[in-house]
Amino acid sequence: MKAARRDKRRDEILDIATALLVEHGYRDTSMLEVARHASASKETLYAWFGDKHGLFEAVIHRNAETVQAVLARHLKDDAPLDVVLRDFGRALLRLLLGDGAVAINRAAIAEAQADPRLARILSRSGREATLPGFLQILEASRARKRLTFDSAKEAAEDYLGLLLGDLQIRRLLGLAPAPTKAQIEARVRHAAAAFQRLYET
Amino acid sequence: MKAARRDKRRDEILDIATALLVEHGYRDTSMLEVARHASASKETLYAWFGDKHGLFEAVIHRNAETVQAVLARHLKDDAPLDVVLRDFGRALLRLLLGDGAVAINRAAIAEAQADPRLARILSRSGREATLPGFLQILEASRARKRLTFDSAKEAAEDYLGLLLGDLQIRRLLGLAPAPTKAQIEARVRHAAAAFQRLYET
DNA sequence: ATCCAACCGTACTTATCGGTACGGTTTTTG
DNA sequence: CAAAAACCGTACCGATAAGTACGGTTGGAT
Repeated sequence: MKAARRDKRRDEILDIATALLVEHGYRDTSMLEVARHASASKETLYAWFGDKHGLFEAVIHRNAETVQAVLARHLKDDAPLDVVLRDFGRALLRLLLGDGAVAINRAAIAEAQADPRLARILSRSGREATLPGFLQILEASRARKRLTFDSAKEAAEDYLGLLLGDLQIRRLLGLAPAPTKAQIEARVRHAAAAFQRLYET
Repeated sequence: MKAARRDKRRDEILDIATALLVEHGYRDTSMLEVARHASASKETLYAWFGDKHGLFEAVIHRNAETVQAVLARHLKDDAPLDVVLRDFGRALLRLLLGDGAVAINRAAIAEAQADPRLARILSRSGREATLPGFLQILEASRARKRLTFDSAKEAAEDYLGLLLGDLQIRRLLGLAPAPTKAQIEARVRHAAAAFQRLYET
């Protein structure tokens, strides 16, 4: 198989695995089901991804890459702070509370005890890849005397907390639907305003 | 079986189910394993609890009752607000980030798609049972002109967010250990101070 | 055109586990 | 003390799914 076509095929399989994950959850998505929907054979899935965990590691990794790319795009440190806060927050909420991310996080949490691989890759390519950029923005603002804080990590965590509240948990538990654009906008405004009241000079 | 001894036996079984849940997670805790550790028969488990979900519903329900009792104890509206904030926050962090609660939340999240029963009971007997008391405290403080806010729910969610940050998610993912007493104390102080800066008159 | 590697579909193996049945034993009750 | 109910341990049933094997087929490389 040509390299280009092979990559496209891989993406196709990961798309299908993602869709099934969102629909049925990790445990109730069987390898046979993925293979059937993709018109692939189980043997190919195992040859390409090793095992079931490997397949969904790939799903998570690809998803996290796009998340990271989107978030990084909103971390321009030449924009005014309040704009960055809102843009970043909006993107974060959209990406963290959507059905795809919720399904992925559920899978990682469900398997966390038996096998930490999913959780580790989610963290590495998600939080750990994004947070440094945000911290940098905060510290740049502090250098410009726009913000005051002792610990940038603490400040960043406060912003995340204000942004998410307990909504992410409620999403994971299936107790809240995905927020609308308007709800996201309201949360972002509220969180950014609160953050600025806490930390602006 | 006498009623008293039966209740004791029931608690015994729930203790064992809880311990196994913490150790192995929901999916990897079999009914046979619970029965063996409890020196009970599977038939008895099914007679008492209906099915596997029923057993762990009972686990969650009992746990949530004690959580609720502990939290309610810290919601005295005659104490100074900062004391209530810290006492309540401390109890909440201890109860929400401990190994037992983490295991329970993992189970509810893992099963949320296939069967929302665990999540519903966790919410009903947890958040929905506790939040009203906290809201009442906040509104009493507003009536006494100590706090200013439009929506008590929003203010309460801000406090939860500041308290937890993304630590609960990281706990669920197995990326962070249970916090020490000192760490809990630090978080509580920080969150309460921030909340007061945001909302005190 | 031919060869060879990759791939598809299906069947098979193996193991686990939820839920049920049953014979023997303990505990409660009348 | 005797009848009855509850309970224990084990065995059994049915379903499911991860992972493997294999024959037939496609499609790119020489």
